[in-house]
Amino acid sequence: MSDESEKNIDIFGVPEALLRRAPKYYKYVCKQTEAGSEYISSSELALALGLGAVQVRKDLALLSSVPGHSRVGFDAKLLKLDMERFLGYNNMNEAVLVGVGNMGAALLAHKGFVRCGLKIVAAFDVRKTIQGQIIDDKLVLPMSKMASLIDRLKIKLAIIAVPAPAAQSVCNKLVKAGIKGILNLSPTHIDVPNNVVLHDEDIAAALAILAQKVEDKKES
Amino acid sequence: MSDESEKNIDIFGVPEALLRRAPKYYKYVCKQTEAGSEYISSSELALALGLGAVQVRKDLALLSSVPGHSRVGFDAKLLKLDMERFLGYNNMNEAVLVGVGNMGAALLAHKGFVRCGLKIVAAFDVRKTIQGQIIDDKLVLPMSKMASLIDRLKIKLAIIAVPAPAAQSVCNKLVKAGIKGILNLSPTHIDVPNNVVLHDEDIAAALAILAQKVEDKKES
DNA sequence: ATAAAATAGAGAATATTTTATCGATAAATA
DNA sequence: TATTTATCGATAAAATATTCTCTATTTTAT
Repeated sequence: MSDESEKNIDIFGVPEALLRRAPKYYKYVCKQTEAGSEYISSSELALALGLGAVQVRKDLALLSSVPGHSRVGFDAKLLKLDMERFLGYNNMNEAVLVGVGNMGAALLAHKGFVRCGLKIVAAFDVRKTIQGQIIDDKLVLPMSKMASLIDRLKIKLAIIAVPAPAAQSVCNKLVKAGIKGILNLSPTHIDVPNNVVLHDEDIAAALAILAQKVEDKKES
Repeated sequence: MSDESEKNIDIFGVPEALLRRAPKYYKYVCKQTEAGSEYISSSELALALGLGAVQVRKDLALLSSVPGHSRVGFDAKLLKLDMERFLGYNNMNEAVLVGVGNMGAALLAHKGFVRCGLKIVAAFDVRKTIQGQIIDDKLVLPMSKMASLIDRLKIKLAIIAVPAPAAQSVCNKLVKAGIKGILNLSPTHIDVPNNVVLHDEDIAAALAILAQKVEDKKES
């Protein structure tokens, strides 16, 4: 019995690799539903994303709440909903942003967050010149307001978009204030305690790896 | 004999997972060398990045050109150089940027590229209002100049930072002009031919996954 | 109706990645 | 100098993830 129930509930056992593929599946499904497709087959997805058809089928088996129809594929709208559920785009999550430089300002104006169930509720910066400015309906606040706001609104997520030298100290303040998940966009290593999840996003590093893959491809 | 030589040369067989960890190793090593450390051990790296020590040793074995010293670790400066070589930060690569909105402008001003051996040599935008502006020493050009510039300078890499509806058409133009690697920052799926490498970078999606991990952690 | 084609799904076989265990080595310490 | 300790590197084992193969289903065409 325990085996059976585990098989259905199985909230764990989600392959890390699938978490990386899922947003791409989702974007493709969005595009196709917007274009009017009613059904999407695993082979179509595989072809579009350059993956093996079997792998896509396996992923969809984990993702989807209903089986696909033989010879037709999966109901596109339903699949989209399942992916949103799987990726947690339904749960509304609030985050704060620290560092309203070029990158930070770009994120404040970024429209992509809402689709993922995310909302940046406040932005902070040390520079007095930018404090008080309103960017995309969000007021830029001084750092002194940060801890109390995070605590009061029970925010768990933060984005660090400050210059490298300031990143660690900002991180420490965030952790102290109760932040549990940090997206680090500064191009430096930062230390976090074990109970905090850290994700580094480094666009330059990503482009460098891409460059290498292009090189490698030439040789093959 | 073929086995032996393959083992040494082995330019392939680089685990994809290592490519994701390597930039983090590199950033940590940078930070420590700047702080004055002469040696870095695999256990130190493991602790700092929250990885298993054995895995780090395996990674370093692939990364490093020299063996580490027993009881001391690896020469920090040398390790840094090896990582730069491994990640291709030595090869200078040029890229173009399309879309000088908030995000595009942030990238033009971004200082992190040089360290990775990258240089954005030109930026393009459809909007006349921004054409001719100089951002961080780079002139924003009209789209009509794009193809010829890419061809003339033999650029192979491009960053797409345009709104979602424009992404696919920009992509097609880039591919036609000879681009072989595309970093897509627009929050939509784009199709590329088989001979072009595509990497999607979606900050919102990354934050959403982070949010889920924070949730999961609470339960455990 | 029947055959053919395309697709889903399940289980086995591979390949990859991670983790565990061992002995060897060199620095630190008593 | 002997002992302890921290580290490396290699091999083996385990866990994960991917790919292969086969069967069943359902639509389309004959």
